[in-house]
Amino acid sequence: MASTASRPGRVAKLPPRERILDAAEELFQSEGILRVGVQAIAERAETTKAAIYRHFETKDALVAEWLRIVAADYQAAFDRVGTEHPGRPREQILGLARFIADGLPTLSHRGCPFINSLAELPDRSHPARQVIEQHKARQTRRLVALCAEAGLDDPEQVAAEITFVLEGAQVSKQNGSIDRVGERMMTIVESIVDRRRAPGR
Amino acid sequence: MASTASRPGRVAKLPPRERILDAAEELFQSEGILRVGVQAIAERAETTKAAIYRHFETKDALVAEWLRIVAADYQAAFDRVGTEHPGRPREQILGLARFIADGLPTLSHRGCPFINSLAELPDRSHPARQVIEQHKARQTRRLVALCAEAGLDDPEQVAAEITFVLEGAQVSKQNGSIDRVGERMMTIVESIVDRRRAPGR
DNA sequence: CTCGCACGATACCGATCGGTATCGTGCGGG
DNA sequence: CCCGCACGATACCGATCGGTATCGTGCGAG
Repeated sequence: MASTASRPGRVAKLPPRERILDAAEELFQSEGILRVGVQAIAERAETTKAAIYRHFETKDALVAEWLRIVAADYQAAFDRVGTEHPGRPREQILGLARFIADGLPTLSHRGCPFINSLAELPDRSHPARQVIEQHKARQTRRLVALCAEAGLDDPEQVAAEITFVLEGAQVSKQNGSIDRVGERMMTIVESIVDRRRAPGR
Repeated sequence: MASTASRPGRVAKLPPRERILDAAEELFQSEGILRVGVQAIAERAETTKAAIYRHFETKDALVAEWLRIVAADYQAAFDRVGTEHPGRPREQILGLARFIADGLPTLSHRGCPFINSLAELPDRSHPARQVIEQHKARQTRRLVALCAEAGLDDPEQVAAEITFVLEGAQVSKQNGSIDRVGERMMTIVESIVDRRRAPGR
């Protein structure tokens, strides 16, 4: 037993790169990108700055990699609702909304990583910006396709409306100005998706 | 001529405190709070760090004061649409939406100051956080009152929906995933405000 | 006229930032 | 068996951070 596992001191310790990404995830999400130093990440990952710079060229590259993972998780959730409700675009849209609504309590007082990162990284040349913009663009494309498939007329407009509601709900959750955000958000998305349908076929 | 004006070198120079707040406004909005140092603010305000700390206890206090001004501007706009359309809550809501839609191109690639500041200031004890939360809470209260006055049923829910759309539109404008954001936003708000009305009265 | 004080300039403080260099050590693959 | 290399630890780098202290100067109010 414990043959291949490199003698974990107490619990199985992941390889340094994973630990670094996990630590970065937690710290970036809870305290923000700019307020978290590389040293702090190293300590939480139970490693050192040197090790971090062995795996990532710069801090910016680490930030970009973190967001790439978050984006991949979102896309995976999108895929999952697709396979769970094949051929049922309405349920897929609601599933996506549900996924975000369920995440609201977890994000708690800190909001959506993409929205926050955009605020923290004003310069468009930052590597993480490209990750965010590509993710958002892809998300929009998929949502438009779903709206079209659902027979909603003006799919771009409906997709925009849904996007506004999802993003706005996350922001409102963060600043605490509205109660029962997830519940309200789901109600709105349901009403949008059930509202209008194109007459033809 | 030029009797009371303290001999302006070229153009009328505002008093230091105003120049500092103007400089902070521009820099915070375009580059973010954390990325802008006090020294940079002093240079753009054509003064020095010492002068800044003569007028503001800390940088955090300056940030809070800046947001207080921005919030006051928003409230003033809210008041203005109220006086422009007295007794016409529907037009007041649309006027508020129009105010935000018109501001979208100005905010350009940087988004709403409140949303961005929330992302940059995670700790709830920060003085600026209270300014933001009070502003948002007041904004929500006024919007709920307007929705009720407009005869819309479930005013809290409708106000929440409008809030989500307004906030989400600003975020989407920032990340560029959706085109014609202002136009789409106005269309949505109009449809919300014209949708349901309470049967009574 | 003169005094006080806000002002602008400058230098400085300790802390922390992102990033690099240099060690010794211990595990895994040839 | 043994060698290479990733690892962890530590010290260090220049730059910049928020904030303070100390000047001289010049304008406005008494």
